[in-house]
Amino acid sequence: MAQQEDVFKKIISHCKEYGFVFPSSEIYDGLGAVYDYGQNGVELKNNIKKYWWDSMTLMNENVVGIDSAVFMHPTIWKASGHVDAFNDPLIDNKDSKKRYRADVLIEEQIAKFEDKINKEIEKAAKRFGDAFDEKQFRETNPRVLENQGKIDELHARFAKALNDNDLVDLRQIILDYEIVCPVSGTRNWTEVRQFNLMFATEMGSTADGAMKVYLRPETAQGIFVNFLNVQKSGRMKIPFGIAQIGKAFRNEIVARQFIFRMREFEQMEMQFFVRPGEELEWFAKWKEIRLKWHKSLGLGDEKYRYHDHEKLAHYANAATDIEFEMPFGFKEVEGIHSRTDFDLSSHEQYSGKKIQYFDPELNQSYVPYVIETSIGVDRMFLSIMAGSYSEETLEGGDSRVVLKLPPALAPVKLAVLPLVKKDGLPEKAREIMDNLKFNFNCRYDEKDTVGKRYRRQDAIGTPYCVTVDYDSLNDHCVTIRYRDTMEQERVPVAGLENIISDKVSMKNLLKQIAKS
RNA sequence: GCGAAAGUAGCUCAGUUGGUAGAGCAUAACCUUGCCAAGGUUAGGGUCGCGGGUUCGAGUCCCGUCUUUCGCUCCA
Repeated sequence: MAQQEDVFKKIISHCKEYGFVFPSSEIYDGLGAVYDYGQNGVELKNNIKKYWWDSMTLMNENVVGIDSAVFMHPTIWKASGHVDAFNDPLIDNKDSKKRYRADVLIEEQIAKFEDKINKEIEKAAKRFGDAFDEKQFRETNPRVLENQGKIDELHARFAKALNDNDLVDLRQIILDYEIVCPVSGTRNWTEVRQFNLMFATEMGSTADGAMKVYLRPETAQGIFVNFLNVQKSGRMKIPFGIAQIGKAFRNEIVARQFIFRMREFEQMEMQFFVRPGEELEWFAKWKEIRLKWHKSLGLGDEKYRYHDHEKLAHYANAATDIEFEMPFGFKEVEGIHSRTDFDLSSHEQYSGKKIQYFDPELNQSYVPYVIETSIGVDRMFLSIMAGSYSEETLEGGDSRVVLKLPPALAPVKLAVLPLVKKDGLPEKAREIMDNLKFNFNCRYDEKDTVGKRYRRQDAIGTPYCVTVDYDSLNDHCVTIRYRDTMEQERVPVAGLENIISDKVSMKNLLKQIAKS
């Protein structure tokens, strides 16, 4: 495990050193859990997105894409459940290091006072038997009155603090009523802090007219609220899907592990709308399709596994994760959820608009059920970096670091290298590059020995290098060198486009998936 | 948020009881070699995370602060 952690550190350094991922705002000491993609990272990331987008929209006639805005009407987040689920005033006990919801602690205290009253009543009831008048007892017994007074006072103060969102007073209530930590039994409390996992901002430039809006914590809602638009304008028939790639934002309490958990991240989500009752069938189908998509990259089938959820979220009736073996263990890369009709029904309710589909075959209207496939682009990126990174010891004791990226995803497909930078070889190399540079991403390098240049390309995962030598000037052939095997072959310049296009083509990769 | 560790060149690090900031690699230019990194010459690059204090003098000692990493906590 220690060794694996070590590998993880190396991958992070490698990402920085070779222009894949940089810490955000680095010259200002960085910004927590935010990262920027560099010149090679953005190419890899774009290729990942294209691989997904094409596999959704080209391979499936009944899947179309959209691109919805980050800002959405605030009520959407009430309908989705995010406003309630994401908003808690929390307080920590410094001794036990346990964290509690401040409002829950106070409610428990109220319950304690009520227990005391109930005990008094129980005792009195036993003593007085049939003659016991509970109403009169409540109104006259001094101990009951005292506790009831505390309850009323606490209730009023608690309600006001909640209403005003007064975190300081919430804490003061906990101190004043001597509420202790159930674990440590102490009153050594931190400040009360509001944890809102959604980022909020204001829309409208005048202070009084501004509306509080959120940066979306998931892209899925943009699809749900456009269900009718797409279904009607695209004449879509159930079953069909809507795909979207976009940024989402979550104010995580702790965001760690490099780009695995970030505050700003990118999702690739596809919501597939089906007939009620058929959702589990489709769930099983997409589960299989999605795993195949991942495995087709060739990083090793054993690195993937399903993790079925036993505890389901409030909206789901089946859920599974596709996990990848990261250097820090198997971790979720993609989630596949059967979300029932929770989202569309909820939007029906909150918006007051009918969100249904008339199914001509069944001759009836219904709220469609939803199967969701949701990938974190950044996690996918990390899984590919982790799965590709390798340190090899070569014959003779040399070592090299090579990114064995799937060729279709590699940032650079071909490096063109003149053996020496004189005698017309650079010119010949440039000429080859100019002929190929619109077909795929090429890079030219003439600095240092050719061996060193090969290593540089290995480090960024370039699958092919061609070297132009003196013979090339006459026979119009070059040496092609393969990244993974380091083997070399003499090939005609005229044939390069076909050889390389064939191997780095995303289309071919998709065709393979379609066949299998 | 709590606890621990760490911040010196792009990277990895050295820096003595406090005395003018270093190495290797990397980068750039030129020369040399010419098919699997680490030949030669030269150059660029650091207010030692930031702020304060002690001192004639602080990378070094003290205090504060920020950031990062790890563990705990949380994770619809």
